[in-house]
Amino acid sequence: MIRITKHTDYGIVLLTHMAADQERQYNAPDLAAEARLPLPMVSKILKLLARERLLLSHRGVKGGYSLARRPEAISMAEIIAALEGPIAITECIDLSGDCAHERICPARSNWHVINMALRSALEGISLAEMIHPLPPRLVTLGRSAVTAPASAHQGSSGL
Amino acid sequence: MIRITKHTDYGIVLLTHMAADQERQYNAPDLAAEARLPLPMVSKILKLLARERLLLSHRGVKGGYSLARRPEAISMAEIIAALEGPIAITECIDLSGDCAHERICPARSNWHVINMALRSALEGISLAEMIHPLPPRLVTLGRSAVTAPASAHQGSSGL
DNA sequence: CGGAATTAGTACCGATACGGTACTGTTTTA
DNA sequence: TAAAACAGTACCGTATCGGTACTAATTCCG
Repeated sequence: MIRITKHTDYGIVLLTHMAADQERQYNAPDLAAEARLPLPMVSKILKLLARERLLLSHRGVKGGYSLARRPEAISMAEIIAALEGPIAITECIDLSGDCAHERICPARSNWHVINMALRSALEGISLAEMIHPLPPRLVTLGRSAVTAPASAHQGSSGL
Repeated sequence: MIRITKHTDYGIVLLTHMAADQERQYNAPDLAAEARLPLPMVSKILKLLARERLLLSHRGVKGGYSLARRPEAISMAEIIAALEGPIAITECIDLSGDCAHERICPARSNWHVINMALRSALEGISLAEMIHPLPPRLVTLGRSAVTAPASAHQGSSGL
């Protein structure tokens, strides 16, 4: 199981919610109530997203948050990067040089192969698509071509 | 930062190491020494990989582990799935039904869009490619086509 | 002009689970 | 039969995540 923090989980939920009515300005208490998420968390996350320029904030009595861009122009990669930092799957990436294994470990120097693939995948999904999933898409990576079946809309279960 | 456990990190390091000499039978102490990883961890991880049929184990004095398949036939998706369970990015996937937000949350029902994309990306990378990265590849996801630059072999830094 | 509503920032705490270790059992070779 | 290696399980300390509280700054409106 690949893990992201709950902040990111909640963040995507909130952004998806906001994408439904793009023009509306949402304040933290209302959003928390509508998404059934704890207010303090929602507040914290919205602040982060605003700081990262994914949301516009308006202070004052009639203040609130609104999407900074159209949902089609916001990728999952951006959202995750905003809430968790650079998209990389392990730690030996950002601190280049202090990894004691770098010399002898053939894998370490190729971690970015995986990271690139993940980032590309996440860049290919827009916030808009989280509301209206696209029909089956052709995924071409490396040598193999994999057809990802259409999203089932409800039939979650495991994968 | 998307996180995997260190078990998985180490596991990929070890498998990459073993892929270098595919026929050789490695025992845990030697592998630990060569990869400069703590023996107890290595031991634990190898056991897991053997149980998941990615490695063949041979007991006894001259025992050890060897790859169960050719490195080209082992995908990153399999490795990660073996060490961390099903590849999914959040928890509300495997326990279908007990998520209180499922009804009202438009994002939750579409998480698998992301999970599919990640899994496809990881399925497209073989263990062999971790040693000899492929030239630039065309990644096609959704509407956008992103060309992933060739791996830099050493110039890690962040992404 | 002042009070209320809302965002902005920071500091703090508890619990989960990850990372790591130890111990015992089983199998095989010499 | 003894040694070497894999197999399984149980255990613990601690880092980090999840969550809360408090204060400051900003804007609207009566």
